[in-house]
Order: sequence, then structure tokens, then C-alpha cells
Amino acid sequence: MKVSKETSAKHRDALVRAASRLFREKGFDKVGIAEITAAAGLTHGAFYTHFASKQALCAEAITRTSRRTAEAVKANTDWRAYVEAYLDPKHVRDRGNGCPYAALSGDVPRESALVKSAFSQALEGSIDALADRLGDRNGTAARERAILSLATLVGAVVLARTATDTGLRDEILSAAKAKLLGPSKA
Amino acid sequence: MKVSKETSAKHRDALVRAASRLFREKGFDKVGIAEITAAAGLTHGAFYTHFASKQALCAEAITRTSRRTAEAVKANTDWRAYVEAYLDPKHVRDRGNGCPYAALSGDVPRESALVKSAFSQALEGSIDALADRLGDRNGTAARERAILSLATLVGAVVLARTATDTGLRDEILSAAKAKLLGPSKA
DNA sequence: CTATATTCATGATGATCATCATGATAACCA
DNA sequence: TGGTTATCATGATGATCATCATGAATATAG
Repeated sequence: MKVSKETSAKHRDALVRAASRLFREKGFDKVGIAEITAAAGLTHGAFYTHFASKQALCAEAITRTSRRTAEAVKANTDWRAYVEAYLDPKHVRDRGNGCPYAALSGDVPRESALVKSAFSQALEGSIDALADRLGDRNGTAARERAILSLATLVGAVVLARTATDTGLRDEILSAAKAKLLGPSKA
Repeated sequence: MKVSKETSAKHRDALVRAASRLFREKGFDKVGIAEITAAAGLTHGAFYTHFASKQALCAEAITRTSRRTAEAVKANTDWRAYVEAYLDPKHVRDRGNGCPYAALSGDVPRESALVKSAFSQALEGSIDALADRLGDRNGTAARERAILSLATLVGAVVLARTATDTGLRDEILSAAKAKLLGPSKA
């Protein structure tokens, strides 16, 4: 069953996309090759013609998703809207389509160097994009502001996702919103 | 090989302690029953006389560790020192003995309801303890301040742990320190 | 002091999983 | 167009793992 170069490329892309979503949703360890290939409309046999290993796919999925994240940051013109969407219960619920940093940073330190370095580079890129987007303010360097905003956003969503009751969840989200969009300065 | 009630209790405690450390260090999925029992000086056969399931042990390990965390917060009298230790590279490196929220929040949403609810209750307790400790300030309620501090601390350490190079890691830690212990107010 | 119940060790069991082997099909190149 | 090669499906394979079964040993109750 050979397939045209074009179709093969589509399959590869579908695998990376499916992996990206499933990894964010369930974590690296709770998603198998069979599940990923099935979600891409293939069977497990097709996997190793496209990727050297599961870890290699992890790395690629991270790179792809975080590139999209950085692009979204650069394209975005309304910081307030961005933060509000980020800190929305919908984002807390929809892990599979949300921020890769909030979804995966907990797992990354335990994975292979390949995955770690893909993630770390991706994070650098997103911090750069965010720093460009935010700029200096009140004597705090853009890069520091970017790092801080990211840490607060990620920390809030990660904690909010552990809440079993929506009261605590919303409290966490509101506190972060108040801080980031806060009383005086954004 | 029956063992005295006292010894049995010691074994149980050793299991919970070993699990707490190993789970924080490697995550729930990357630690097996055999590894935990071995770390406690037993074999896998001893496990099910003490716990109904791995998930039950997860829940108990979470509860125990976070109780200790909350107690440490309550006992602590030097907030600045606490934050500095939390945001120290040593804490970033030593996952197994560090903050359970930074180590496990990423995994918890994917585990069973038993684990989730243990974690969520634990988090509530720690927030309460921190709120008592911090108090109101600048018109921001203690509880909101506690949640925000926790989100920033956890977000910073979680992100710092993903950095492959110490430059980015230290940048993240410093930014959070500046924010929390900041220019004017602690 | 004896009978019983409990704790632990050894050793299945069945499930899951990443990865590999093989063969069929069809694209692509000469 | 025919031979070659790449891509996919089916079906191992070997490892890992949570959990259970069994038996030995001894603490503890009576």
C-alpha cells in the first residue's frame, strides 16, 4: 500500500497534530502509539516510517505546538483579551487544545533530553515573542515582564486544573486576572 | 512472616514516605509498586496488605506531603527566606523532596477522582495556611494574595524545571523573586 | 501454650505497550 | 511501462506493570 508523497506528508502531519492534542490532553505516558495513529486515521504499523521513536514524535509535537503559540502571541493585538481567554474556565477544561506550557511543563523534566531540549527551545521562543509583544514598563525589562506573566498564567491554569470544585478554580483564575490586568497597570 | 503491629505500622509509613518522594521525583506513571516497596525495604508482595491500590497510595502520599507543607507554612516566620528557598536552584533540582504542588499538579488532573480530590483538598488547606500567614495587604484580601503567591511560585518552579540551560532557569527564578519580594513590599 | 489471624516473600497472570518483521500494494523513476 | 522502492496493515515480540494466589512464619488472642 504505497501512497503518494503528498498523501504521506498529510499522514505525517496528521500524526503530529493528533499527538500534539493527545499529549496535551493525557500526558506522554498515557497515550500510546496505537491511539495516536488511530486518531490520525492510520494503524500502528505506519508509525515508524515517519518517526524514529515515540520520543522523537513528542519532541516534534512540542516544537510544532509552541511555534503556533508563539505566532499567536505575535499576531495578537489585544493583550487583555489574550489573558482573559487564557484564564478562562474553557481553557482550564480544554487541555488538549490549550497552551502547551500549561499542559506539558510538569512532564517535560522527566522525559528524554530530546524532549527536554525541544521544549526548552520552544519556551525560549515564546518568551522572546511575548517580550517583544509586551515591551518595557515601569522600569521592568520586557523579558522579565514576559517571564513573569508566563509564570503567573501557567501557574494559575495548572493549579486551577487540579481543583475539583469550580469555586476554587474560579478563585484562582480571578486572582491571576486581577494581578495581570489589574487595578492600575496591564 | 508475620510482624508486630508496631513494625507493620513502620512499614506502612515507610511506604507512604517512599511513595511521596518517588512520585514527586518521577511522576505517578513512572514509578512502579516494586520500586516503592523496594525503597521501603520490602517486596511487592507486601503492598496490598497496606493499600487497596496504587491510586489509594497516591492519594495518601499527597495528603501526607501537603499536610507537612501546610505545617511548614504555618510554622515559618520569615516569608522572605521561605520564598528564597522555594525559588532556589536547589529546589528546582530536588523535585523528590520539594513542593508537592510544583511537582505533581501537572499530573493530578489526569488521575482518578480519588487522587484529584486528595490533591484538591490538600491545596485548599495550604491556601488557608498561607492566607493566615500572609494576611491582608494593600487592600488585597489575604486569600487572594495567598493564591497569587502560590501561582507565581509554582509557575516559576515548574517552568524553571523545564529549562535545559541554567541561564534561563535562573532568569525565571530571579524574575519571580523580584516580583514576590520585590522593590518595595513583601 | 495453642489456635488463629496477619504480614510478608515468591511467584504467577493478564494487560498494555513500544518496537520490529513481513508482506501487499501502489507510487515513481528510468 | 516494468522494476524498484516507499508506505501502510497485520501480526509478532519482549518488556513492564498492577494485581492476585499461595505459603511460610510469627505475633497475638484466648
